Amino acid sequence: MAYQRSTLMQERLADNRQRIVLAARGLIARGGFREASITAVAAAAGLSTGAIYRYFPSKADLFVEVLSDAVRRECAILRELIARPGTASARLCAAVESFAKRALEGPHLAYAFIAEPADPEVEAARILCRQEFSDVFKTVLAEGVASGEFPKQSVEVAAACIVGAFTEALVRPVAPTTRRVDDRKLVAAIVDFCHRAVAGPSPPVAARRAPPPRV
Amino acid sequence: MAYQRSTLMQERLADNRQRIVLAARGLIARGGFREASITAVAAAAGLSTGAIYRYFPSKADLFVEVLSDAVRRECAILRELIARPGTASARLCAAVESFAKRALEGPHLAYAFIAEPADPEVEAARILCRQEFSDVFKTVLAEGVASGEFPKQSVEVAAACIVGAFTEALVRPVAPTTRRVDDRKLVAAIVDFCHRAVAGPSPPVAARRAPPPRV
DNA sequence: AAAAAAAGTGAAGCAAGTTTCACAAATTTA
DNA sequence: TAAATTTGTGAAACTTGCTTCACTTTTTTT
Repeated sequence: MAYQRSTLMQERLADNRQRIVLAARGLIARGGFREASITAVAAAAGLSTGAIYRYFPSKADLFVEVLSDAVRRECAILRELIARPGTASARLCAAVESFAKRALEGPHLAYAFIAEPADPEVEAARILCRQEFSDVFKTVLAEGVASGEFPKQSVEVAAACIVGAFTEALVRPVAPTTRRVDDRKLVAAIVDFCHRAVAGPSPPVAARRAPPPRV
Repeated sequence: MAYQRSTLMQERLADNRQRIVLAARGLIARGGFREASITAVAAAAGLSTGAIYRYFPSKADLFVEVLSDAVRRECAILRELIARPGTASARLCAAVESFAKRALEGPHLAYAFIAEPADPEVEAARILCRQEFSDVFKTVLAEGVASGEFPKQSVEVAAACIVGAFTEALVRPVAPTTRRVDDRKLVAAIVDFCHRAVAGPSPPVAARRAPPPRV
């Protein structure tokens, strides 16, 4: 008769799988993809290197799962914040603040799933993730523009700029040399920047081109 | 008597060195660090792999030179634009636009020297480069704030956000799947975003926290 | 409890790319 | 031009890290 896994066994296997994913995520959070070698993941999960390949056909596949898992969670949180009642400003700021705060807790992870280059296979998965991400912000931007709360602008570009702005502003502090500024202030400054960028009335274009006031 | 290089020979050596650096830059511009293997660099420079090591002690050293060379040029251009007479707005916009336009011509290169992860040695060099970069923007931001032209803000964070915003907005289009939008419009949108972010009057904070107008 | 099947191990295989080195070619000195 | 020195070559050694596989251990079936 065909082999049949007992429930206990099924649980143990599922647990192993989960532990592998968590180990990978932890290592990526600690030091980016670089740190997350199969050997390291296996060790952290308490398994042998060979065992990993019972659960994932390749390293790239494992990373794709870690990535899409993390992005799915993150987007769900953001979508929930953005769907709440409130002005577009309020909802955008809440989303940016929430994301920034969480990213500060694991900046390497945030960086890895936003920007760190990887195998073509992982890269392909990321393009989808980024789209999902960007769409969340585009939603609220488009609503704000439609209602007249925000000035007319390219929501596509603005969404990308927002993601880039806080990636850069948050990830830079990852570099070990930079001493960390006060987190609250940092988050507040980022939120301010993004808020002004999308919601602030455009400053007079004249100022941009005008020659200097000669003294 | 001690061996003495003829002028002709000196020139040839200098030319080789130059050609190596240019070959590396070209390859990085085409496809990031990934494409720039020693073998590829050597082939592009018309030399053998071994010869590279007569000019640079290691691959990392070569990359550091390529990087700092490129950043030095770039910063010089930006500094020049920012030192011109004009309002802070005008000068900031000119700098952002100039950088964005140039980055569009070689987005991989821009990405590589702004964000692409690399050996620790290269990474260390980049931290210095980024500082130099960020400082250029900080100069004009600080002037704008001091003169009251820009609202009070963290120029440190704002400079990082600007760099991040256009990195993200420009580099995303590097992904082969994304069809390129009109370059002029893209640059204009980025300049707008950054300009509103730093120069626009802060939108009323009330809007950010207020509950939704119940219908 | 024995047989069959699956899960787990970790050392060896493999791939990709950097670095070295014995040797060849070119350049300079005498 | 011969000897000495430097520059250039490219195949081989080395490194790092993913993946495989023959074998052991565990689990399930009979």
